[in-house]
Amino acid sequence: MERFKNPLVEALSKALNELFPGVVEEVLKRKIGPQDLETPPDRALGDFAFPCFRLSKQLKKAPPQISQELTAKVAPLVDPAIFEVKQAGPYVNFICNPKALIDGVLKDVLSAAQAYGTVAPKSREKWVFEYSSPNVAKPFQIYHLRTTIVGNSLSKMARLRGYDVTTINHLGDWGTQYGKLAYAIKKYANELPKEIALKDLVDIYVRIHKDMETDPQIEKDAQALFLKLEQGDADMRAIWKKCVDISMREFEKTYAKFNVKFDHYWGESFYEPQLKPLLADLKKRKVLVEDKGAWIVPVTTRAGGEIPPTILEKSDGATIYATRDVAAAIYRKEHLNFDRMTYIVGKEQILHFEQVFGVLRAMGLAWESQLEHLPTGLYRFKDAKMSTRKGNFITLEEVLELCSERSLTLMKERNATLEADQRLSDADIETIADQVSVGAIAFADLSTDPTRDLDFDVNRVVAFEGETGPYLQYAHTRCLSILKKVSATASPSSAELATKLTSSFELNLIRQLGRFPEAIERSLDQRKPSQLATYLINLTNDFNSFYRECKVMNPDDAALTAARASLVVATKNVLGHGLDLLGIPKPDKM
RNA sequence: GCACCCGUAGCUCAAUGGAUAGAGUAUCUGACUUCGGAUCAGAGGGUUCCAGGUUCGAGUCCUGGCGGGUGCACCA
Repeated sequence: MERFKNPLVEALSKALNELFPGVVEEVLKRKIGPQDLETPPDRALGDFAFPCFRLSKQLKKAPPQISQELTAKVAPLVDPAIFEVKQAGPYVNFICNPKALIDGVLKDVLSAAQAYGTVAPKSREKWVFEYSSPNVAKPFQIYHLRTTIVGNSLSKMARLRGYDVTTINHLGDWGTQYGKLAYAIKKYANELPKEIALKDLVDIYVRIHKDMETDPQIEKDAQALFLKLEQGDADMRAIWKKCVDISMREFEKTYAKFNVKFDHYWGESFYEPQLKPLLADLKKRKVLVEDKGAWIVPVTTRAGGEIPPTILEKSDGATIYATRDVAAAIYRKEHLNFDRMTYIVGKEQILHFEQVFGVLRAMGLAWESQLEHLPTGLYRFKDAKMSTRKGNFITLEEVLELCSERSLTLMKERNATLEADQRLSDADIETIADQVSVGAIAFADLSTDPTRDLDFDVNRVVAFEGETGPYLQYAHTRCLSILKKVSATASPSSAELATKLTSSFELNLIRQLGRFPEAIERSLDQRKPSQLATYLINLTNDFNSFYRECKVMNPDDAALTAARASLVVATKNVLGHGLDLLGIPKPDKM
C-alpha cells in the first residue's frame, strides 16, 4: 500500500494549492507528505484518509465544508482506475479499486524475490543494537529473554527496511563477581567435579554469597582477586576463561532455539585494554575528579536533571561496569561509525545509562545524542522472584520446560481426538511442542509494549485458542497444507486474478497484506515489535475469514482455484516473513 | 524522601493527538454433506484511577493528587 501514497500526496498538494494557496505550508510549516495520510478506523470508510481539521482555523471554515470542497477538487486529479474519492464528514477518503489492489499489492507480494516490503540494503542509517547481554557463569535468566527477543526482532526489521545494522551481545563477563567466583572455586575445589558445568558454577556462587553473610572478609578478599584479574594475573585469567567457555556453550543452545544471531560477541572484557588510557585521559582533562577515595564524573540527565555522579574508578583502583560502558560506546563509535545506537536493557538500568550518557556528554562527545536506552519491563510471576543473589531465581530453562510440557499435554489431548490418518507421530509431537512453546513465549513477549511489565502465566501464554503464537503458527501451517493439495499451476495473470478475486473477504485480505511494510515501519519508529505482532494477528484474522468463506479448491473452476491459491501463497509469504522477524518458529505441520 | 515508568472491560492486553475506546480470555448463543473447528459469526461487559489545564479534538500532552512497580556512588 506504500506505493499508493505518493500519487495521493501529489494530487492533494495540487488541489490544496489551487483552493487555498499557501495555507497548508503556513499551518504545518512544511509541505504535506505521506505522513499526513491516515488509516481510517473502519475499512468500509476507505484505505487512506486526509483529515481537514488543521486547516479549519486558518480558513475560518468548518472541517466538513473544507473536505467537501477538497473532495470535489482532488477527485479529477487522481487516477479513477486506482482510486475512488469520497468525502466523509471532516475527512477526504480514498478507496483503492480491486484491480489496483491486485496489481499494486498482490502482484508485488507474489513477485518479490525477497520479503515484501524490503528496502535496498544499507540505503538508510547505520544502526547498532545491543541486546541480550547475559551474565557469564550464571544460567540464562528469564530476565534476559525480553531484551533478547525484542532486540532480535527490532534488528531484523531494521535490516529488512534498509538500515545498515550491527548487533552486539554485551556479555557480562567482567567484574567483581569473577573475584567471588574465583574465591569460591578455590574454596570448594575438592567438591567440584572434573568437568565443571554451568550449574556447578551457579551452586558455588550461591554458596559463597551465603558465606558472605556471616563472614564480611570474603567480600574484601574477592574484590582483591578481581583486582588481580584486572592486573593480568595468569592464574586468575585462566579461571576466568574457563567460566566464560562453560557459559557460552549453554547460551548458544538458547540462541539457536530462538534463532538469534549476533554480529559481535563483545563482552565487557573486550574493552578492558582501553580502560586505563581512558581513565588517564579523563583525569588529565579533569573530567574525572576524586571524591571520597573514588574517581567520579559529576553528571546530569539530558534534560539537566540532577542524578548521582558516575563512578569510573573505585577507591581500591578497580573499574566498574560504567567504566566499561563508556569505553564500549567510544570504541563502537570509532569502529562502526553508527548514526544511532540502541541499548535494549532492563528498565532497572535506566539510571545507569543516564550516568553513562552523562559522562560522554561531559567529555564533549556530541554524538552522545545518538544513543538511546530502550528499557524492557520485568516478567511478573505469581510468587517467585528472580534474583540470583538470594539463590531464588527462575531460569529460561525452567520456563521453557514448563511451556514445552504444557504444549505437549495440549497436543497429545488434541491428537487423540483426530482421525487416525491425521494423527502425528510421537516424535513429531515432541519436536512441534518445542517449536510451539518457543513461539508462544516469543509472541507473549512481543505482543505487548516492551517497556511494560508482563504477566507471565504459562497456561495463558501456551494456549491454543485466541491471540497467541500458536494461532499464527497454525494459520501458517494451514497455508502450507492447502498448497500441498492444490496442484501447482502457472501463476495467473492480473486480469485472471481480477475477474476471480472479487469478494470482500479476498479484497480485504489483499488490503491487509499491503499493510505489512507500514506495520514494520511503525514497529521501528516506536521501538515496539508489538505493532508487527498485532498486524500479524489481524492478517491471520482476515486469512481465517477468507478461508472460511472462500473455498480454495474448486474442481469445476480451475481459474478460481489458481487465483485463490495465489492469495494463499501471498499470505504464506507475508505471514512467514512476519514470523521470521519475530523469531517465531514455523512448524511444517501441527 | 527524591527520580523514572505504569494505572483502559471480571482477567491479560491493544489503540501514528483524530471518525462509535478495541481484541483475546471468561460467561452466554450460533456455524461443518466440501480445503484441518488450534477456526468462524454473534450477545452482554467501560466515569480509560481522581481533579484541573492545553487543543478544533485527549486514553494519549501539561500540572496536582491517589495507587502500583523500578531505581537511588565504589554490584552488574
